Amino acid sequence: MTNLSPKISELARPRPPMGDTNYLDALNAPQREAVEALDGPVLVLAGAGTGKTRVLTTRFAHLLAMSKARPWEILSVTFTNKAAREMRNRVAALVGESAEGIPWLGTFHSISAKVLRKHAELVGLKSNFTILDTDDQIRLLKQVILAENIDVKRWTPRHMAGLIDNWKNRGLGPDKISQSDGWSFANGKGAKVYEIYQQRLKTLNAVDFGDLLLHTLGIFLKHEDVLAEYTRKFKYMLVDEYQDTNVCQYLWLRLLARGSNNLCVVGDDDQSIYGWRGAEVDNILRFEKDFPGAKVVRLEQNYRSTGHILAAASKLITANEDRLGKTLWTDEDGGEKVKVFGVWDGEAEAIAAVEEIENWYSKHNAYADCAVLVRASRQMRAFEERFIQLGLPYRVVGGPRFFERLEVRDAHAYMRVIASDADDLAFERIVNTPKRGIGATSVQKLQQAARQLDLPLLSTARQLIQTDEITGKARTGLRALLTDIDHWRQMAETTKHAELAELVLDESGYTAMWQADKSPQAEGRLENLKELVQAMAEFDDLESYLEHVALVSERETGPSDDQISLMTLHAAKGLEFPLVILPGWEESVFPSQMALDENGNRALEEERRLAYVGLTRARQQAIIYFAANRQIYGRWQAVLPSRFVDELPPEHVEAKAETGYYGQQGNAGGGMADIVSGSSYDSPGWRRFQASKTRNKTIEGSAKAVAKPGAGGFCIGERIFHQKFGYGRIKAMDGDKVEVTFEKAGIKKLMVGFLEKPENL
DNA sequence: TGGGGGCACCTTTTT
DNA sequence: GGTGCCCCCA
Repeated sequence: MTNLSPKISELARPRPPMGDTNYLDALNAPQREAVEALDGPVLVLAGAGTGKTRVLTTRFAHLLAMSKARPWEILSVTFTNKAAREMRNRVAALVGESAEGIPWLGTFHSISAKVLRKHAELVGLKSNFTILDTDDQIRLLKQVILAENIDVKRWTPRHMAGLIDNWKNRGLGPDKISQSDGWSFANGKGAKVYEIYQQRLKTLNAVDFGDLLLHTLGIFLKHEDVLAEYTRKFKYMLVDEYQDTNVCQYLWLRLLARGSNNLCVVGDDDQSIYGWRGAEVDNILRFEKDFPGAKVVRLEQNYRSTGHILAAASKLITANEDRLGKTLWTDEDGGEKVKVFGVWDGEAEAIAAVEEIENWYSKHNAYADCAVLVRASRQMRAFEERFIQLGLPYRVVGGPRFFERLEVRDAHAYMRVIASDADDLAFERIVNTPKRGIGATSVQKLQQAARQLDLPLLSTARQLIQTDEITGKARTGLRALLTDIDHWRQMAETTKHAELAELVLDESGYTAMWQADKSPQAEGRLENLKELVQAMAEFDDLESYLEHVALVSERETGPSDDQISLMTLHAAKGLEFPLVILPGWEESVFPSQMALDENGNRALEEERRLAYVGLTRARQQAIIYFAANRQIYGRWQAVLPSRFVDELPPEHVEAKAETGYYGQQGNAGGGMADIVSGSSYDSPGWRRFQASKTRNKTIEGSAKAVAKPGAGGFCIGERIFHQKFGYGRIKAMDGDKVEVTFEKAGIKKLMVGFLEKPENL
């Protein structure tokens, strides 16, 4: 195991400026070039681990030091709050500026929200508009779709939400939807639903995520004077992760850059992994054409990974055609080769991988060094089970989001109702939670009346309880709720928002509802409510808290213990770990069959970029696993090693052929076999195992046994798996006949099979 | 109104 | 295989 030299790891850390421009000394030549090319458009192609953030932050500092701009004249955009936070901290440390003195550093969405709040009236909103989350968005869409008499089962709100997101990502308002686009939903009603939805949002004084950008773009396009205000303001612009921008963001940036033309974008076309969310790799591929005279700087020296890992990743990515091309290199030659292990199934994979982690721990004493990066979250379960079984500390990164939990959203809804009469979505959410006898029928009556009166639900409810339209339990319940709301609003005048929240949850009976709940989750929910109150207390007032919640979906995690990280490949972008475990490198799992079906070669290239991202997270060791059998949605499937495995350069890879599925030529592993009745499998190099009898019964169809050439065939004692009978072992062989006993769950079956002469051996 | 049964779905998800 | 959703029934 080669450790990275201290010199290298030190380079990756920011240094405070020593004098005027001493911070430049910490840069290598291309980094410095990227920092010093101050005027005009600049494209920085920053490969993985080449010091991208360092360039961005140093450039910011340099602009100040050269008196090119003041901190508030620089627009710096990132995609994630985490990236924004890191950049803010590093810039602040570098220039000694307080973090508050950098007002225009943030995510696309937070900066757009800021602009939109200022000019809300230009798009028919009030500046205190609510930002809806996905759940609200879908509930609202469902109402619209139902009202249009569209079959919600066939045309789901989720589907429509996806289409709308897509349109918004492309900068298309309801008026810009082409005939063909609109047709993709409910026989041509898509555009209409979109239009009504936008209308409803306006009435509710609300926007969804996409609107933050789309409305701002619309304002820039329609109001020259407003645009001019910002193009004058922003003398320089810095954009992080440019490969992830969508069309709307691109247009937004382009308009703003019209003033100064000082747009510097940093990105890596090889790390574009959000195409399915509207990111256009094309934006970065096209930059030089879009911004004539742009200076292009390539950062190719990698400070993160050892030579073998970097070489393996670099070779892999060359299989992609749509790329600008970079040649990453490192001073750190050697290190450990990338390991590729073939294993039996998901369980074996978790066992083997966790063994490697324990092995690492025994040498380095740090679980936090280790990360398991999976393609899909369902792969996490096997690992979690193993971690728990062995009592190893781990954390799931990017798991279920705190602010998206049911109880947290309910609590927010109460606060939103108190804050605003107009928030129908929040009102609907809490009107009968906890149960107040206000059932679906009553809510429907309310909605109907609200539409007639053209009033929000809450105001309508006030009127309706005066009449006889709602009776009995519902009327009593509604009256009590309205009285409570009035009372809470009064309290809000004098009570801090966090205390108010506690009081509201108590008095509304919401807390009591969960206390009475005997299900195992209830306790966790109560804890989350407590944490919620704490989170609220960290903000000055309710508005700033709700803004934070809307734009920052994750509760900030404090300093973490020494834990193994378990996450998806997507969540791992921007992170690095000494040891990276990459399980599930099998065709159909990774690359994901679903992605391939949907988007063909484009998707394949994106999957490959994902593989590239995964490998380049590793500093010292990367271990890839693939299984021969994978349970997908409860069905056993025999699977082949991912094509990405084959694309790795053999000289940088160490393959273990312990299962006989994979390995260098001539490596004779034991060769496990898989027998799956009823399916045929004719991939070259794989042999069929024709199973004919189980005791006296014949197994229908052909079964197969798999072993790669060179694996040496079956042997006595070898493990066999059968879909129906589970694990078994070869007990005896006689010529082509193989006797197998199945031991699982009391089944003792004897199978006799015939081994076909393999064509390819 | 709530609960149980049947059924369709199933990737990634910075904001 | 597990979950979430809808519908129907008591």
